[in-house]
Amino acid sequence: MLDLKYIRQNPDQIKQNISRRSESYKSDIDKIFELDEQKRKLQKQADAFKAERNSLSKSVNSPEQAEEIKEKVKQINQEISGLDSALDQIDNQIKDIILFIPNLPHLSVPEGKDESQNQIVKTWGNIPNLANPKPHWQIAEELGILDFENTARLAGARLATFIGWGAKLERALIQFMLNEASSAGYTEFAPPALISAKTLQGTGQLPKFAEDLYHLEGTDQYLIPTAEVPLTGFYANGKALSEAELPKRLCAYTPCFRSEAGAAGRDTRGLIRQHQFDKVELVHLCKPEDSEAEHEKLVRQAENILEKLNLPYRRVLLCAGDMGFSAAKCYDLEVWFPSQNAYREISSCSNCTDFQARRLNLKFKNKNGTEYLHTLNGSSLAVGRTWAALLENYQTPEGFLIPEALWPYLNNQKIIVKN
RNA sequence: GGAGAGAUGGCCGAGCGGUUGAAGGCGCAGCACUGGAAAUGCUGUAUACGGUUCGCUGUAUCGAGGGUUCGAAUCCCUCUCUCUCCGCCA
Repeated sequence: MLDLKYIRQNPDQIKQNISRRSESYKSDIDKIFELDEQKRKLQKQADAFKAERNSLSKSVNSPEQAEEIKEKVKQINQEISGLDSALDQIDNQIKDIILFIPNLPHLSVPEGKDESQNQIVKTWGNIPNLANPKPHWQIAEELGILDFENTARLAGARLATFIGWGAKLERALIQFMLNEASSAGYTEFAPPALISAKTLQGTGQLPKFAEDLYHLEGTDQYLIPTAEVPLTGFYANGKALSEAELPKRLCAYTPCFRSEAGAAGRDTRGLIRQHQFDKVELVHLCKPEDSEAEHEKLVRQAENILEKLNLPYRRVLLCAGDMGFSAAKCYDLEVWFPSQNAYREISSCSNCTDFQARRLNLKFKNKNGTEYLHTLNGSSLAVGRTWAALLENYQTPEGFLIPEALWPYLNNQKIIVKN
Protein backbone atom coordinates (compact mmCIF):
# COMPACT_ATOMS: atom_id res chain seq x y z
CA MET A 1 0.00 0.00 0.00
CA LEU A 2 1.27 3.44 -0.85
CA ASP A 3 1.58 6.06 1.87
CA LEU A 4 -1.43 8.36 1.82
CA LYS A 5 0.60 11.20 3.28
CA TYR A 6 3.17 10.79 0.54
CA ILE A 7 0.46 10.84 -2.13
CA ARG A 8 -0.88 14.03 -0.58
CA GLN A 9 2.52 15.72 -0.67
CA ASN A 10 3.88 14.43 -3.98
CA PRO A 11 0.99 13.49 -6.24
CA ASP A 12 2.79 14.33 -9.48
CA GLN A 13 5.95 12.49 -8.60
CA ILE A 14 3.95 9.39 -7.67
CA LYS A 15 1.90 9.55 -10.84
CA GLN A 16 5.03 9.75 -12.92
CA ASN A 17 6.63 6.80 -11.15
CA ILE A 18 3.57 4.52 -11.04
CA SER A 19 2.92 5.06 -14.74
CA ARG A 20 6.19 3.24 -15.37
CA ARG A 21 4.12 0.14 -14.59
CA SER A 22 1.00 1.26 -16.40
CA GLU A 23 -0.61 4.57 -17.33
CA SER A 24 -3.89 3.32 -15.90
CA TYR A 25 -2.90 4.08 -12.32
CA LYS A 26 -2.59 7.83 -12.85
CA SER A 27 -6.30 8.48 -12.52
CA ASP A 28 -6.42 6.39 -9.32
CA ILE A 29 -3.85 8.68 -7.73
CA ASP A 30 -5.87 11.74 -8.75
CA LYS A 31 -9.00 10.24 -7.27
CA ILE A 32 -7.27 9.43 -3.99
CA PHE A 33 -5.80 12.90 -3.78
CA GLU A 34 -9.26 14.37 -4.18
CA LEU A 35 -10.90 12.06 -1.64
CA ASP A 36 -8.15 12.76 0.86
CA GLU A 37 -8.77 16.48 0.64
CA GLN A 38 -12.46 15.96 1.30
CA LYS A 39 -11.67 13.64 4.13
CA ARG A 40 -9.47 16.10 5.97
CA LYS A 41 -12.04 18.82 5.62
CA LEU A 42 -14.73 16.62 7.14
CA GLN A 43 -12.44 15.37 9.87
CA LYS A 44 -11.64 18.91 10.92
CA GLN A 45 -15.35 19.67 11.23
CA ALA A 46 -16.10 16.45 13.09
CA ASP A 47 -13.22 16.98 15.49
CA ALA A 48 -14.45 20.47 16.30
CA PHE A 49 -17.91 19.15 17.16
CA LYS A 50 -16.41 16.38 19.25
CA ALA A 51 -14.23 18.85 21.12
CA GLU A 52 -17.31 20.91 21.90
CA ARG A 53 -19.23 17.88 23.10
CA ASN A 54 -16.36 16.79 25.32
CA SER A 55 -16.03 20.16 26.96
CA LEU A 56 -19.78 20.42 27.55
CA SER A 57 -19.89 16.98 29.13
CA LYS A 58 -16.94 17.77 31.32
CA SER A 59 -18.61 20.92 32.58
CA VAL A 60 -21.50 18.93 34.11
CA ASN A 61 -21.36 18.80 37.91
CA SER A 62 -24.97 18.05 38.84
CA PRO A 63 -28.08 16.36 37.36
CA GLU A 64 -29.70 19.76 36.85
CA GLN A 65 -26.79 20.95 34.79
CA ALA A 66 -27.04 17.82 32.69
CA GLU A 67 -30.63 18.73 31.85
CA GLU A 68 -29.50 22.08 30.54
CA ILE A 69 -27.06 20.74 28.00
CA LYS A 70 -28.93 17.62 26.89
CA GLU A 71 -30.61 19.26 23.95
CA LYS A 72 -27.47 20.97 22.81
CA VAL A 73 -25.37 17.81 22.90
CA LYS A 74 -28.06 15.86 21.12
CA GLN A 75 -27.87 18.31 18.25
CA ILE A 76 -24.10 18.11 18.22
CA ASN A 77 -24.32 14.32 18.18
CA GLN A 78 -26.48 14.44 15.12
CA GLU A 79 -23.91 16.55 13.32
CA ILE A 80 -21.16 14.20 14.44
CA SER A 81 -22.86 11.02 13.28
CA GLY A 82 -23.53 12.59 9.90
CA LEU A 83 -19.91 13.63 9.51
CA ASP A 84 -18.58 10.34 10.85
CA SER A 85 -20.54 8.25 8.41
CA ALA A 86 -19.44 10.50 5.55
CA LEU A 87 -15.86 10.03 6.74
CA ASP A 88 -16.33 6.28 6.89
CA GLN A 89 -17.58 6.27 3.36
CA ILE A 90 -14.62 8.25 2.09
CA ASP A 91 -12.22 6.00 3.99
CA ASN A 92 -13.74 2.97 2.31
CA GLN A 93 -13.57 4.60 -1.09
CA ILE A 94 -9.89 5.38 -0.58
CA LYS A 95 -9.24 1.85 0.64
CA ASP A 96 -11.06 0.36 -2.35
CA ILE A 97 -8.72 2.19 -4.68
CA ILE A 98 -5.44 2.10 -2.80
CA LEU A 99 -5.54 -1.66 -2.15
CA PHE A 100 -5.51 -2.21 -5.91
CA ILE A 101 -2.51 0.03 -6.62
CA PRO A 102 0.85 -1.78 -6.84
CA ASN A 103 4.14 -0.74 -5.26
CA LEU A 104 6.20 2.05 -6.81
CA PRO A 105 9.14 0.82 -8.90
CA HIS A 106 12.55 1.53 -7.41
CA LEU A 107 14.68 4.09 -9.28
CA SER A 108 17.17 1.42 -10.34
CA VAL A 109 14.44 -0.58 -12.10
CA PRO A 110 14.62 -0.32 -15.91
CA GLU A 111 11.82 1.08 -18.03
CA GLY A 112 9.71 -1.40 -19.93
CA LYS A 113 6.27 -2.82 -20.40
CA ASP A 114 6.93 -6.54 -20.46
CA GLU A 115 9.54 -9.27 -20.11
CA SER A 116 11.20 -8.39 -23.39
CA GLN A 117 12.68 -5.35 -21.67
CA ASN A 118 14.09 -7.14 -18.65
CA GLN A 119 17.85 -6.84 -18.17
CA ILE A 120 20.12 -9.85 -17.97
CA VAL A 121 22.45 -9.06 -15.08
CA LYS A 122 24.65 -12.12 -15.17
CA THR A 123 24.92 -15.59 -16.60
CA TRP A 124 26.50 -18.47 -14.71
CA GLY A 125 27.56 -22.02 -15.54
CA ASN A 126 28.08 -24.05 -18.66
CA ILE A 127 25.19 -25.17 -20.77
CA PRO A 128 25.50 -28.96 -21.16
CA ASN A 129 26.31 -30.27 -24.58
CA LEU A 130 23.46 -32.68 -25.29
CA ALA A 131 22.63 -34.06 -28.74
CA ASN A 132 18.90 -34.59 -28.39
CA PRO A 133 17.96 -33.57 -24.91
CA LYS A 134 14.80 -35.23 -23.59
CA PRO A 135 12.31 -33.27 -21.59
CA HIS A 136 12.27 -34.09 -17.86
CA TRP A 137 8.83 -35.72 -17.99
CA GLN A 138 10.03 -38.20 -20.56
CA ILE A 139 13.16 -39.06 -18.57
CA ALA A 140 11.12 -39.36 -15.39
CA GLU A 141 8.33 -41.47 -16.81
CA GLU A 142 10.85 -43.83 -18.44
CA LEU A 143 12.44 -44.24 -15.01
CA GLY A 144 9.04 -44.63 -13.33
CA ILE A 145 9.73 -41.88 -10.80
CA LEU A 146 6.99 -39.42 -11.75
CA ASP A 147 3.33 -39.88 -12.63
CA PHE A 148 0.80 -37.56 -14.21
CA GLU A 149 -1.74 -39.97 -15.64
CA ASN A 150 -2.94 -41.78 -12.53
CA THR A 151 -2.68 -38.51 -10.63
CA ALA A 152 -4.98 -36.77 -13.06
CA ARG A 153 -7.56 -39.49 -12.46
CA LEU A 154 -7.10 -39.24 -8.68
CA ALA A 155 -7.06 -35.52 -8.34
CA GLY A 156 -7.16 -33.61 -11.60
CA ALA A 157 -4.87 -31.90 -14.06
CA ARG A 158 -1.65 -30.03 -13.23
CA LEU A 159 -0.83 -32.33 -10.36
CA ALA A 160 1.88 -34.95 -10.05
CA THR A 161 2.98 -37.84 -7.89
CA PHE A 162 6.67 -38.48 -7.22
CA ILE A 163 7.55 -42.15 -6.86
CA GLY A 164 10.56 -44.03 -5.50
CA TRP A 165 13.79 -42.17 -6.27
CA GLY A 166 11.64 -39.32 -7.56
CA ALA A 167 10.06 -38.86 -4.16
CA LYS A 168 13.42 -39.24 -2.44
CA LEU A 169 14.97 -36.62 -4.72
CA GLU A 170 12.15 -34.19 -3.94
CA ARG A 171 12.68 -34.73 -0.21
CA ALA A 172 16.46 -34.48 -0.55
CA LEU A 173 16.19 -31.15 -2.35
CA ILE A 174 13.96 -29.71 0.36
CA GLN A 175 16.35 -30.89 3.05
CA PHE A 176 19.37 -29.57 1.17
CA MET A 177 17.80 -26.17 0.54
CA LEU A 178 16.70 -25.76 4.15
CA ASN A 179 20.10 -26.80 5.47
CA GLU A 180 21.82 -24.29 3.21
CA ALA A 181 19.56 -21.53 4.54
CA SER A 182 20.05 -22.62 8.14
CA SER A 183 23.78 -22.62 7.88
CA ALA A 184 23.62 -19.13 6.38
CA GLY A 185 21.89 -17.98 9.57
CA TYR A 186 18.25 -18.18 8.56
CA THR A 187 15.71 -19.24 11.17
CA GLU A 188 13.68 -22.19 9.98
CA PHE A 189 9.88 -22.01 10.19
CA ALA A 190 7.23 -24.61 9.47
CA PRO A 191 4.07 -22.53 9.00
CA PRO A 192 0.55 -23.70 8.16
CA ALA A 193 -0.57 -24.06 4.56
CA LEU A 194 -3.87 -22.40 5.41
CA ILE A 195 -3.93 -18.64 5.72
CA SER A 196 -6.48 -15.93 6.44
CA ALA A 197 -7.83 -13.45 3.92
CA LYS A 198 -6.45 -10.67 6.09
CA THR A 199 -2.88 -11.88 5.80
CA LEU A 200 -3.23 -12.33 2.05
CA GLN A 201 -4.41 -8.75 1.83
CA GLY A 202 -1.37 -7.76 3.85
CA THR A 203 1.11 -9.35 1.48
CA GLY A 204 -0.76 -8.12 -1.61
CA GLN A 205 -2.38 -11.27 -3.09
CA LEU A 206 -5.82 -9.93 -2.12
CA PRO A 207 -8.05 -8.26 -3.10
CA LYS A 208 -6.72 -8.04 -6.64
CA PHE A 209 -5.63 -11.61 -7.33
CA ALA A 210 -8.34 -13.68 -5.67
CA GLU A 211 -8.83 -15.81 -8.75
CA ASP A 212 -5.27 -17.12 -8.51
CA LEU A 213 -5.91 -18.59 -5.07
CA TYR A 214 -7.70 -21.64 -3.71
CA HIS A 215 -10.38 -20.53 -1.27
CA LEU A 216 -11.75 -22.89 1.37
CA GLU A 217 -15.49 -22.82 1.07
CA GLY A 218 -17.42 -21.40 4.00
CA THR A 219 -14.35 -19.89 5.66
CA ASP A 220 -12.16 -16.83 5.25
CA GLN A 221 -9.18 -19.12 4.73
CA TYR A 222 -7.16 -19.89 1.63
CA LEU A 223 -4.38 -22.31 0.69
CA ILE A 224 -1.06 -20.47 0.65
CA PRO A 225 0.29 -19.65 -2.82
CA THR A 226 3.76 -19.27 -1.26
CA ALA A 227 5.35 -19.35 2.20
CA GLU A 228 6.02 -15.65 1.70
CA VAL A 229 2.54 -15.04 3.08
CA PRO A 230 2.79 -16.75 6.49
CA LEU A 231 6.45 -15.74 6.93
CA THR A 232 6.06 -12.06 6.08
CA GLY A 233 2.85 -11.86 8.06
CA PHE A 234 4.22 -13.69 11.09
CA TYR A 235 5.29 -10.64 13.12
CA ALA A 236 2.35 -8.49 12.08
CA ASN A 237 0.66 -8.79 15.45
CA GLY A 238 0.53 -5.11 16.32
CA LYS A 239 3.73 -5.16 18.34
CA ALA A 240 6.70 -3.34 16.90
CA LEU A 241 9.93 -5.33 16.63
CA SER A 242 12.95 -3.90 18.37
CA GLU A 243 15.67 -2.41 16.23
CA ALA A 244 18.23 -4.76 17.76
CA GLU A 245 16.58 -7.94 16.45
CA LEU A 246 16.80 -6.75 12.83
CA PRO A 247 17.42 -7.92 10.23
CA LYS A 248 15.31 -11.04 10.61
CA ARG A 249 16.01 -13.74 8.06
CA LEU A 250 13.44 -16.53 7.90
CA CYS A 251 13.15 -19.62 5.77
CA ALA A 252 10.48 -22.25 5.33
CA TYR A 253 9.57 -25.21 3.23
CA THR A 254 5.87 -25.41 2.34
CA PRO A 255 3.71 -26.79 -0.39
CA CYS A 256 2.27 -23.97 -2.51
CA PHE A 257 -1.14 -23.91 -4.16
CA ARG A 258 -2.06 -21.88 -7.22
CA SER A 259 -5.14 -22.06 -9.38
CA GLU A 260 -3.16 -20.93 -12.44
CA ALA A 261 -6.21 -19.14 -13.73
CA GLY A 262 -5.32 -17.59 -17.05
CA ALA A 263 -2.47 -20.00 -17.69
CA ALA A 264 -4.54 -22.35 -19.82
CA GLY A 265 -2.44 -23.95 -22.52
CA ARG A 266 0.89 -22.82 -21.05
CA ASP A 267 3.40 -25.40 -19.85
CA THR A 268 0.79 -28.13 -19.96
CA ARG A 269 3.35 -30.93 -19.79
CA GLY A 270 5.76 -31.61 -17.00
CA LEU A 271 6.46 -30.02 -13.65
CA ILE A 272 6.90 -26.40 -14.70
CA ARG A 273 3.39 -25.22 -13.86
CA GLN A 274 1.44 -27.20 -11.26
CA HIS A 275 -1.49 -26.46 -8.98
CA GLN A 276 0.55 -27.75 -6.06
CA PHE A 277 4.32 -27.58 -5.76
CA ASP A 278 7.00 -27.51 -3.10
CA LYS A 279 9.09 -24.46 -2.42
CA VAL A 280 11.70 -23.28 0.05
CA GLU A 281 11.15 -19.60 0.66
CA LEU A 282 13.37 -16.90 2.18
CA VAL A 283 12.01 -13.78 3.84
CA HIS A 284 13.98 -10.85 5.23
CA LEU A 285 12.59 -8.15 7.51
CA CYS A 286 14.91 -5.19 7.84
CA LYS A 287 15.35 -1.47 8.34
CA PRO A 288 14.64 0.67 5.27
CA GLU A 289 18.25 1.72 4.83
CA ASP A 290 19.36 -1.92 4.72
CA SER A 291 16.90 -3.32 2.23
CA GLU A 292 18.98 -2.92 -0.91
CA ALA A 293 21.91 -4.75 0.66
CA GLU A 294 19.53 -7.39 2.06
CA HIS A 295 18.09 -7.85 -1.39
CA GLU A 296 21.51 -8.63 -2.87
CA LYS A 297 22.19 -11.01 0.00
CA LEU A 298 18.89 -12.80 -0.57
CA VAL A 299 19.51 -13.26 -4.30
CA ARG A 300 23.00 -14.54 -3.59
CA GLN A 301 21.57 -17.08 -1.16
CA ALA A 302 19.25 -18.41 -3.87
CA GLU A 303 22.04 -18.37 -6.46
CA ASN A 304 24.20 -20.35 -4.07
CA ILE A 305 21.77 -23.27 -4.31
CA LEU A 306 21.94 -23.29 -8.10
CA GLU A 307 25.71 -23.05 -8.00
CA LYS A 308 26.08 -25.90 -5.50
CA LEU A 309 23.84 -28.02 -7.74
CA ASN A 310 25.90 -26.84 -10.70
CA LEU A 311 22.85 -25.77 -12.69
CA PRO A 312 23.43 -23.12 -15.38
CA TYR A 313 21.37 -20.03 -14.68
CA ARG A 314 21.11 -16.32 -15.28
CA ARG A 315 19.96 -13.42 -13.15
CA VAL A 316 17.45 -11.04 -14.67
CA LEU A 317 16.45 -7.61 -13.39
CA LEU A 318 12.76 -7.17 -14.15
CA CYS A 319 11.59 -3.98 -15.82
CA ALA A 320 8.91 -1.80 -14.24
CA GLY A 321 6.07 -3.31 -16.27
CA ASP A 322 6.94 -6.95 -15.54
CA MET A 323 7.24 -6.83 -11.76
CA GLY A 324 4.79 -8.40 -9.35
CA PHE A 325 2.28 -6.29 -7.48
CA SER A 326 4.13 -5.82 -4.18
CA ALA A 327 7.68 -5.51 -5.48
CA ALA A 328 9.64 -2.29 -5.85
CA LYS A 329 12.52 -4.19 -7.38
CA CYS A 330 12.75 -7.80 -8.44
CA TYR A 331 15.40 -10.22 -9.69
CA ASP A 332 14.34 -13.45 -11.33
CA LEU A 333 16.70 -16.39 -11.43
CA GLU A 334 16.24 -18.50 -14.53
CA VAL A 335 17.65 -22.00 -14.87
CA TRP A 336 18.59 -23.67 -18.11
CA PHE A 337 16.17 -26.25 -19.53
CA PRO A 338 17.96 -28.16 -22.35
CA SER A 339 14.77 -29.61 -23.80
CA GLN A 340 13.28 -26.15 -24.20
CA ASN A 341 16.58 -24.60 -25.24
CA ALA A 342 15.67 -21.78 -22.88
CA TYR A 343 16.08 -20.35 -19.42
CA ARG A 344 12.98 -20.66 -17.22
CA GLU A 345 12.17 -18.88 -13.97
CA ILE A 346 13.10 -20.84 -10.85
CA SER A 347 13.21 -18.06 -8.28
CA SER A 348 11.85 -14.58 -7.92
CA CYS A 349 13.51 -12.33 -5.35
CA SER A 350 11.64 -9.15 -4.49
CA ASN A 351 12.32 -6.10 -2.38
CA CYS A 352 8.83 -4.99 -1.35
CA THR A 353 10.12 -1.96 0.57
CA ASP A 354 7.43 -0.76 3.01
CA PHE A 355 4.53 -1.77 0.75
CA GLN A 356 3.59 -4.98 2.56
CA ALA A 357 4.65 -3.61 5.94
CA ARG A 358 2.13 -0.80 5.62
CA ARG A 359 -0.65 -3.23 4.73
CA LEU A 360 0.35 -5.57 7.56
CA ASN A 361 1.16 -2.84 10.07
CA LEU A 362 4.61 -4.30 10.49
CA LYS A 363 6.89 -1.92 12.35
CA PHE A 364 10.05 -1.66 14.35
CA LYS A 365 10.99 0.65 17.17
CA ASN A 366 13.93 3.00 17.18
CA LYS A 367 14.96 6.09 19.14
CA ASN A 368 12.59 8.34 17.23
CA GLY A 369 9.52 6.14 17.58
CA THR A 370 8.24 3.43 15.26
CA GLU A 371 8.84 2.98 11.57
CA TYR A 372 7.65 0.56 8.90
CA LEU A 373 9.99 -2.30 8.11
CA HIS A 374 11.06 -3.30 4.65
CA THR A 375 10.12 -6.83 3.61
CA LEU A 376 11.87 -9.02 1.06
CA ASN A 377 11.15 -12.48 -0.22
CA GLY A 378 12.53 -14.98 -2.66
CA SER A 379 12.41 -18.64 -3.54
CA SER A 380 15.45 -20.69 -2.72
CA LEU A 381 14.24 -22.53 -4.67
CA ALA A 382 11.09 -23.78 -6.35
CA VAL A 383 11.66 -27.48 -5.67
CA GLY A 384 9.68 -29.03 -8.54
CA ARG A 385 11.40 -26.89 -11.14
CA THR A 386 14.77 -27.68 -9.58
CA TRP A 387 13.91 -31.39 -9.71
CA ALA A 388 13.02 -31.04 -13.39
CA ALA A 389 16.12 -28.99 -14.20
CA LEU A 390 18.39 -31.59 -12.57
CA LEU A 391 16.95 -34.40 -14.66
CA GLU A 392 17.32 -32.45 -17.88
CA ASN A 393 20.79 -31.00 -17.30
CA TYR A 394 22.23 -34.22 -15.85
CA GLN A 395 20.54 -36.66 -18.21
CA THR A 396 22.39 -39.66 -19.62
CA PRO A 397 21.11 -42.16 -22.17
CA GLU A 398 20.05 -44.44 -19.28
CA GLY A 399 18.83 -41.98 -16.68
CA PHE A 400 20.45 -39.06 -14.89
CA LEU A 401 23.32 -38.21 -12.53
CA ILE A 402 22.86 -36.89 -9.01
CA PRO A 403 24.95 -33.76 -8.35
CA GLU A 404 27.56 -34.18 -5.65
CA ALA A 405 25.89 -31.74 -3.25
CA LEU A 406 22.94 -34.14 -2.94
CA TRP A 407 24.89 -37.36 -2.39
CA PRO A 408 24.74 -37.09 1.41
CA TYR A 409 20.98 -36.65 1.18
CA LEU A 410 20.43 -39.75 -0.94
CA ASN A 411 22.51 -42.41 0.77
CA ASN A 412 25.38 -41.65 -1.61
CA GLN A 413 23.35 -42.60 -4.62
CA LYS A 414 25.15 -41.01 -7.59
CA ILE A 415 23.09 -42.01 -10.57
CA ILE A 416 19.49 -43.00 -11.19
CA VAL A 417 18.92 -45.54 -13.96
CA LYS A 418 16.10 -47.80 -14.99
CA ASN A 419 16.05 -51.01 -12.98
C1' G B 1 -18.72 -29.70 19.81
C1' G B 2 -20.53 -28.67 25.47
C1' A B 3 -19.62 -25.87 30.33
C1' G B 4 -17.03 -22.12 32.91
C1' A B 5 -13.22 -18.06 33.49
C1' G B 6 -10.79 -14.15 31.27
C1' A B 7 -8.73 -10.11 27.56
C1' U B 8 -6.43 -2.80 30.47
C1' G B 9 0.14 0.66 28.23
C1' G B 10 6.89 -2.81 26.62
C1' C B 11 5.52 -6.29 31.03
C1' C B 12 2.70 -7.04 35.81
C1' G B 13 -1.57 -4.92 37.73
C1' A B 14 -5.59 -1.22 39.86
C1' G B 15 -10.05 0.88 38.22
C1' C B 16 -16.35 -1.29 37.50
C1' G B 17 -20.64 5.72 35.08
C1' G B 18 -17.74 11.89 35.27
C1' U B 19 -11.21 15.81 37.33
C1' U B 20 -8.61 8.23 34.22
C1' G B 21 -5.03 8.29 28.31
C1' A B 22 -5.59 5.53 32.37
C1' A B 23 -3.13 4.67 39.97
C1' G B 24 0.96 1.56 41.66
C1' G B 25 5.03 -1.55 40.44
C1' C B 26 8.67 -3.56 36.95
C1' G B 27 11.40 -2.42 32.72
C1' C B 28 13.64 1.42 29.73
C1' A B 29 15.96 6.51 28.93
C1' G B 30 18.10 11.09 30.88
C1' C B 31 20.07 13.74 35.07
C1' A B 32 22.23 13.88 40.15
C1' C B 33 25.47 11.26 43.55
C1' U B 34 30.51 8.11 42.38
C1' G B 35 37.35 7.45 40.70
C1' G B 36 33.95 4.00 38.02
C1' A B 37 29.81 0.99 39.07
C1' A B 38 25.89 -0.88 42.27
C1' A B 39 22.38 1.11 45.49
C1' U B 40 19.61 5.64 46.01
C1' G B 41 17.04 10.13 44.44
C1' C B 42 14.76 13.22 40.66
C1' U B 43 12.64 13.58 35.75
C1' G B 44 10.67 11.38 31.54
C1' U B 45 8.50 7.07 29.16
C1' A B 46 1.61 4.39 24.26
C1' U B 47 -0.24 4.63 19.26
C1' A B 48 -2.87 6.62 15.07
C1' C B 49 -5.02 10.67 12.50
C1' G B 50 -5.76 16.06 11.87
C1' G B 51 -4.37 21.33 12.73
C1' U B 52 -0.05 24.23 13.81
C1' U B 53 2.88 30.75 14.55
C1' C B 54 6.71 23.68 15.10
C1' G B 55 6.05 25.95 21.39
C1' C B 56 2.09 23.03 21.14
C1' U B 57 -2.89 21.60 20.18
C1' G B 58 -7.71 18.75 18.72
C1' U B 59 -9.79 13.88 17.97
C1' A B 60 -9.81 8.59 18.52
C1' U B 61 -8.13 4.15 20.91
C1' C B 62 -8.47 -0.08 27.77
C1' G B 63 -9.49 -7.60 22.48
C1' A B 64 -13.05 -6.09 17.88
C1' G B 65 -17.77 -4.14 16.33
C1' G B 66 -22.48 -2.11 17.73
C1' G B 67 -25.93 0.03 21.59
C1' U B 68 -27.61 2.90 26.18
C1' U B 69 -26.07 7.90 28.26
C1' C B 70 -25.16 14.91 28.51
C1' G B 71 -20.79 11.68 29.53
C1' A B 72 -18.43 4.58 28.92
C1' A B 73 -12.20 1.12 30.43
C1' U B 74 -16.58 0.89 33.69
C1' C B 75 -23.66 -0.82 31.85
C1' C B 76 -26.10 -3.90 27.56
C1' C B 77 -25.67 -6.92 22.86
C1' U B 78 -22.75 -9.55 19.07
C1' C B 79 -18.15 -11.48 17.56
C1' U B 80 -12.90 -12.96 18.07
C1' C B 81 -9.07 -14.90 20.85
C1' U B 82 -6.79 -17.16 25.41
C1' C B 83 -7.11 -20.45 29.72
C1' U B 84 -9.56 -24.64 32.61
C1' C B 85 -12.83 -28.95 32.59
C1' C B 86 -15.76 -32.55 29.51
C1' G B 87 -16.50 -34.93 24.67
C1' C B 88 -14.20 -36.29 19.96
C1' C B 89 -9.75 -37.17 17.35
C1' A B 90 -4.42 -37.65 13.82
